[in-house]
Amino acid sequence: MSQRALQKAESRAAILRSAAALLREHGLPGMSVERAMAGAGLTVGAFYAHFKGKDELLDHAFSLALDEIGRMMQSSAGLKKGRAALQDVVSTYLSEGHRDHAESGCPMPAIVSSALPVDDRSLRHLVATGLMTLSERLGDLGGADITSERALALSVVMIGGQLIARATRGTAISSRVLSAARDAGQALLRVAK
Amino acid sequence: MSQRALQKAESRAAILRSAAALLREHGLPGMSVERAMAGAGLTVGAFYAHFKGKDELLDHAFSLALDEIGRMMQSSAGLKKGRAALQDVVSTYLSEGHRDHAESGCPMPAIVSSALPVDDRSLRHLVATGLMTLSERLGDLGGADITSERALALSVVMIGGQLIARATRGTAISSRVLSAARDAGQALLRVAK
DNA sequence: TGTACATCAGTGAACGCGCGTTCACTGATGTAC
DNA sequence: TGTACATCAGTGAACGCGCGTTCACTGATGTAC
Repeated sequence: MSQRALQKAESRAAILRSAAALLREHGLPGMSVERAMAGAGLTVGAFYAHFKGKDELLDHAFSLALDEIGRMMQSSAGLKKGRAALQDVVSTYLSEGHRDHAESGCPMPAIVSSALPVDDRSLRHLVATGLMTLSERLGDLGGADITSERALALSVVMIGGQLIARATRGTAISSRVLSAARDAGQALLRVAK
Repeated sequence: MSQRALQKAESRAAILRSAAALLREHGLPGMSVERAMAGAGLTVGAFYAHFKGKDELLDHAFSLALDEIGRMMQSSAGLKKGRAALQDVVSTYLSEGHRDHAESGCPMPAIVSSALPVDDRSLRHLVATGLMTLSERLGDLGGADITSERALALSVVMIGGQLIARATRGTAISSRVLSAARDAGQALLRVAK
């Protein structure tokens, strides 16, 4: 790989990292091309040498973030399996830490919130794909202890809880939302499968 | 009341109805001043004779919509009380009908999704207020059958479920999301209080 | 009752702003001889 | 190895667009006499 090609690849990776952080913290409207480029130490003009347009950036930044949260879920489950693993994942996902460091967490709350207002088929498919991916990972961790429908319900509680906790961040109710959502998750696991 | 004042009051009400519908269906970004005015049969310029600015419109449109969903919850509970009332409310709230007619439903999914990306304290307080209102109404309907924390958990499941179902509308998973969220709601009610 | 004037709900053009995207250009890197 | 040319990652100004907001204006409604 030539030095020029190497530099380009590094730039692309930096743009993706920057865009993924913006997407998770500020949603799609916050992930402007200019800000994503600035975060990578570049200017707008160079963007189109790396991506066809904003849609392509979104696709790649989103799956980068999805991969990261998958690894984080694995690590919070540790060596556990089944219900015990899911309990840990739910607690971590619905923690204050995850709420307050959205930029390095799960991209689902942000993408869900961005997909709601607009009438964009490809964005909704992105959300659906992400939801199924997350849900399948929970199913894998839960093994025989959870059905695929219950894994989906758990995903909804996790994403929805985190979304509402973030939308109320800074108010007294935000931490109660997280705790209530953990409660709902535990209720699902108690009666699970 | 003079004819002129009467006409102004009617215009104001029309603007609010139009804005509330836009807010619920397309979120805050979709509730543009121009569109809200057009929906009331007026043009932009007249807007500032009715409201100080967009923020004031949002406040009033949001509480109008909150009142409406409160009445709808009452009517779907009918004469029932306690757990049975809550079961009916959860089913109605997490129905395909509510998903597909957002413009006349609950404003919480839309406002939550709009509050996430931005760093706006007053918007977050609006969300917190709406959440507490909804949650208290569920508490009132549930009576002795539900604690206030469980009512909050139920609100989170309802709003989150509807949000994710709408964000995936048109894809295969959307109805499964509603069904999974209803399941989570029932799990909460089964172990409730 | 009729006329002259005042009020004010609503119009429509203009403003600055941030957005995604385009494009002529620059200058360091790579290649040919 | 040195020189002349080609390539191309990145720059920065410009574009049209929709946004919230402002403002000079219009014309129907209300008031005074």
